[in-house]
Amino acid sequence: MRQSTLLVPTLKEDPADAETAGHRLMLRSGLIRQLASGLYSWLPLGVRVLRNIERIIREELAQVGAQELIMPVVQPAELWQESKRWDSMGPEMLRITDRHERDFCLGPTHEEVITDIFRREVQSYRSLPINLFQIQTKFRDEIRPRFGVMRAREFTMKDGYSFHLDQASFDATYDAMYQCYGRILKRMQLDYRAVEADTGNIGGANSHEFHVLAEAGEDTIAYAETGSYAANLERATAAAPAPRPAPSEALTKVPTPGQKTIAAVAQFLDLPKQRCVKTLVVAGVEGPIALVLRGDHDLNEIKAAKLPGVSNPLQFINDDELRALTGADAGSIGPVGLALPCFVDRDAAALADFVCGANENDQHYTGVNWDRDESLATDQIADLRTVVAGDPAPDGSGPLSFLRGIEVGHIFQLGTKYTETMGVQIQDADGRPCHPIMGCYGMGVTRLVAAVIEQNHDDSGICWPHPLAPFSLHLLALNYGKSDAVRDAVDALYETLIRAGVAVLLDDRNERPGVKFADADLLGLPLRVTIGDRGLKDGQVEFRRRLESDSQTIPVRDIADLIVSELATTA
RNA sequence: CGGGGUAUAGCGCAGUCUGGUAGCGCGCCUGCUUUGGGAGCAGGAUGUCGGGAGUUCAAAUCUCUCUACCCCGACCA
Repeated sequence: MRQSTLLVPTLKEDPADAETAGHRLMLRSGLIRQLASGLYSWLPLGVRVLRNIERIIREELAQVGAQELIMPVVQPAELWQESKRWDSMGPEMLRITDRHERDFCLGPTHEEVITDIFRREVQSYRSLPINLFQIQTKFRDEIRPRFGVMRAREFTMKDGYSFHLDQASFDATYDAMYQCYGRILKRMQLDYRAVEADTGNIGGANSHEFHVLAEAGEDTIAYAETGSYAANLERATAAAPAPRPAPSEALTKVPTPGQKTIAAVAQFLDLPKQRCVKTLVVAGVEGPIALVLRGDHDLNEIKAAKLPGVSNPLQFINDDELRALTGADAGSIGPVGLALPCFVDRDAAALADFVCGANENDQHYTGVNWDRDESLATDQIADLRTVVAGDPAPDGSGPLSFLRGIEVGHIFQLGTKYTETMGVQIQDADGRPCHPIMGCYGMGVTRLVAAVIEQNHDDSGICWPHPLAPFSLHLLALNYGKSDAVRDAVDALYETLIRAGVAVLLDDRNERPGVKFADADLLGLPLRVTIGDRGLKDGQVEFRRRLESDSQTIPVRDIADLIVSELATTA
C-alpha cells in the first residue's frame, strides 16, 4: 500500500481529550476517530488491526470446534421479556421502537437470540455439544464511556455460546475455551492473567476473566505472587482467619466524645484499628440489615449485595433511618444490643476483646466478645470484605499482591439459567426431557486494540507485535519524488516484497525525512527499511526493528531476502 | 445521577476578568529553495468564537438558558 493514497491522518500533537496511552496513540496514529461519546469510526489502518485480531480469534476457535454464525444487532423485546432481562438490564440497554410501535433493543449481548436459535433448530441430544460464536457489534449505553475504545458504547465483541447435555460435557468445553483464550492472547503476545471473576448481569455460577496487565486498566486483580491464585478484586477472598481467642476483658462502656471514625476512635483509645469493628446498615428485602467488619477492612459491596435478604444493588440506609433504628449516628453504631439481622465478616468474627460503637453518640464499648455479650451471636458469618495486599490467598498459595488489568475476555458457566427461563428442552438418550447446560464466552475485539497498544508503546509511538501490525514493513523512500535512483530502487524492492507476500506500507509521500521517521515511529510497524540517496550510492539501505534503537546497513540486493526470513521467524 | 472542567480555523491554544477591527503555533494551498530525525523564504485560504435569548450604540467577552465533550465518583458482560 502506498501511503500517499492511504487515509492515515496522523497527529503531531496529543489530542486534548485523550488520557491513556492507548487512546492517545490510536488517535494520533490515525486508527480511529470519535463520532460522539463512546462511538468511534475505524479508519483503514485500524481496520487492518481489527482484521488481524479477528483472524487469530477465528483460527483458534476453529481449533476447538466452534462454528461461526451472525445474529442481528436489533433484537425484539419479547425475547428479553421471556428471559426476564427486559427490565433487569435497565438503561444500559438501548431500546428503540419500530414504525409498528413494536419494541426492540440494540443487543448488548446475545444469550436470548442464541437460545432462541437453539430451541428452534436443535431437537436431539445427538447434536450436542455444540459451540457457536459470532464477531458482532454490541451496543451498551454505558454510564460513562471512557478512554476511547477501552469502554465504548458501541464495540465489537466475539461472543460464543455452547450447549451441553450434561455437566461433564460442559466442563470439557469450558476448559477448552479457557485454554483457547490463553492461546489467543499469547498469539497476540500479550502479558495477561486469567482470574476468577464475578458474573454480574449475565449470571451463572462461576466465571473467569482474562486481563491484559496495564496500569491504565479499570480493574484490580488480586493474585498470589508465589502461587496460582488470581481473582478480580470484586471477588477475591482471603484465607479464613485463625480461630478466635478466648475473652479476657470485661465489657465496658467508655466515653469517646467527638470520635466518629475508626481511625479517630482507635487513636483515642490507643488501640490498633484492627481491634475495632465497624457496623454498616444496608437495606434488605425484609428491612434493614447490619454488616460488621474489622475496622481496618473495607466492605466489598458486590459480595454484600449477594448475601441472602440484602437488597441488590446494595443500598445504605440514610442518616435519619439509621438514628431511628439504632439511637445513634454513624460512627457510634455497634452490634451490641442491636435489634437487626446481622452479617459478621469472618475476620471481625475472629476478634476477641474488641471495640465497637455503643449505639449511643460519643460512647463505645471495649472488651466486646462474640457469643458472650448481649445479642452478639455469630451465626451469620460471611466473607464481606475487600482483600488487602498481604492477605493470605485462600488456597494457601501465598500472600496476595495487586495488579491493574484490562478485561478483554470473560467466560461464564451459565448452567440452565437461560434454557429454563426460556423453556428449552431436549430429550436425552433415555427419552427424558432436560434443560441443556450453557456456557458463554466473550472477548472484546475493539478493546483488545487499546489493550495491545497500552502494553506495546514507547515515547514516540506504538510498537506493534508482528501478528497484529497493520503492515509488517514500513518502507521509507527519502526524496522519492526527485531522486530517480531512490525511486527505481524503492519501486523494485516494493514489487519484490509484494510478490513475496509481505504487507508493505510504502511511504512515498513528498515529505521531508524527519516527518517520515516521526510518523514511522508513531505508526510502529515492526520493521522499517529506509532508502535514500546517501546509502544508495554505496548500494546500501537501512534496516531497523521498531523495538531496537540501532539500525543496520544492508546491501540493497540482500534486503528483500532479509525481510522475508525475518518475517518467517516471527510468524 | 452527584461533583469538577472545557467549547474560538483541520489540530493544539491565547484573547473573556476590564465589551470596541478575530489572533498565535502547527497543518492546508501557490511559488522558489531545501531533502537522513517534525525545513527556509515569500504569498494565500479557512471561523455563524457550541446553539438560542437578553443587556448594550457595540458582545468571543456581561446575563439567562440549552447542548455537546472530557475528568472524578456512583454504575458497569
